[in-house]
Amino acid sequence: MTDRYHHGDLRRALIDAAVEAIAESGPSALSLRAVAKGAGVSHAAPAHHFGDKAGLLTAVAAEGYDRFADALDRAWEATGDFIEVGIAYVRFAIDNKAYFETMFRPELLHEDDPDLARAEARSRAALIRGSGEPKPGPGGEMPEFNANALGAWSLVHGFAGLLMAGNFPPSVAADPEGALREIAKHVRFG
Amino acid sequence: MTDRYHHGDLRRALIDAAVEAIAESGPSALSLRAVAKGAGVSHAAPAHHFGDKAGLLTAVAAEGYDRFADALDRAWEATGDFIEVGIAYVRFAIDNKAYFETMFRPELLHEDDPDLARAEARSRAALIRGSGEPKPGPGGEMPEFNANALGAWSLVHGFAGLLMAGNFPPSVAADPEGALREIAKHVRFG
DNA sequence: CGCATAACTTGACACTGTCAAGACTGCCGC
DNA sequence: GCGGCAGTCTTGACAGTGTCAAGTTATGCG
Repeated sequence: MTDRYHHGDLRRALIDAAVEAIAESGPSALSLRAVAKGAGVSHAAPAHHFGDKAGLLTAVAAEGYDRFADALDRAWEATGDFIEVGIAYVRFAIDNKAYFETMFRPELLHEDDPDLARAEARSRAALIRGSGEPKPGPGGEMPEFNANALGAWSLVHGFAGLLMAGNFPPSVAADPEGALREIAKHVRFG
Repeated sequence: MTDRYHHGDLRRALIDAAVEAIAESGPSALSLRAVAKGAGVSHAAPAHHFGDKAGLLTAVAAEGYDRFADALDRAWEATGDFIEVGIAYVRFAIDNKAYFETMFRPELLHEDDPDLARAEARSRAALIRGSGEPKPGPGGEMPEFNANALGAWSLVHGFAGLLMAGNFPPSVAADPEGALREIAKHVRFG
């Protein structure tokens, strides 16, 4: 199973190897050849499945958005509290650094990829749901973000970004979830 | 002045060329050789001034932090309103996309560079001042961010990041400053 | 004027992503 | 059972990249 010519599920193996590499040195430093070596195949094998380096990163981002949507949905359904959705947002960024960093780097992706668009839409929907906004209207149209949801989204996204870029003081970096809950106590929307 | 062996101010010219290139395709796609060609020098000239590719990006980031601190200070001194400092934060990100994107990508920089650290500290100080926090105490120690300042910082930073990554609906992207002011009306700190 | 030193160039190296061409394998219809 | 075919992966090549070592040129200082 390991060394046959047809790998079996090379696509899966390449994505896993890519995620691992991204976790270590970021998405922009990803080397296709290193990923291929990590999966035990020749240097040009990834191109066959993803076409491109951007194609591989797009696959990673799409998978990331799917997992992200799952995490947000879970948090909302477990608690019904939009604060907990915000916590889940930041927790996902911490626990899935590689996915998160890839997702929000559009210049490295194929933004027109249908899989990516679908997964992005799932995340957006989960976010709208989790921010307590009205569901899609009878015509099926998605509601625009209102100012509250936009502010909350910006807050958790910025918190995650600053945290991961190392811009917070050590006390915050040591217990990010606690810090975020503290912020939530002091900030009121509406 | 243009084609002599000693350029005169090659360092300046290289940074300018780098900023221009970053503005077009992001900091991770920067090519030292392209920058050198843009400045009209040989491909190895940049290494002499910056040592490294990361060294050039570090110089760009340091300059960015300095300009950023200036912008925040100007906003605070002109208005004394911490909301206007937040607006200035986002406006800087929009108007100086290349600098801003480079500043918050630590994996591309030499984080131990003293110039970078100094400029970062300036920005941090401007941010603390602009968030209405107490000045450094008599011992000279810097105050920690409290929950309000941390929340406001996260909010404007996340807003800028999501805006520049293209994650906002068109109505927001068309008038980001208006959208941010709308958010500010609905969010209360304290 | 001469020389040390800084500024820049030249050439080379290993590495990268991408492409074209070929080799191998499993499967489907006969 | 068997032939061919489509999909999977490999091999080899190419231009481009960052970095290093050695050489060339200019500037400023004694």
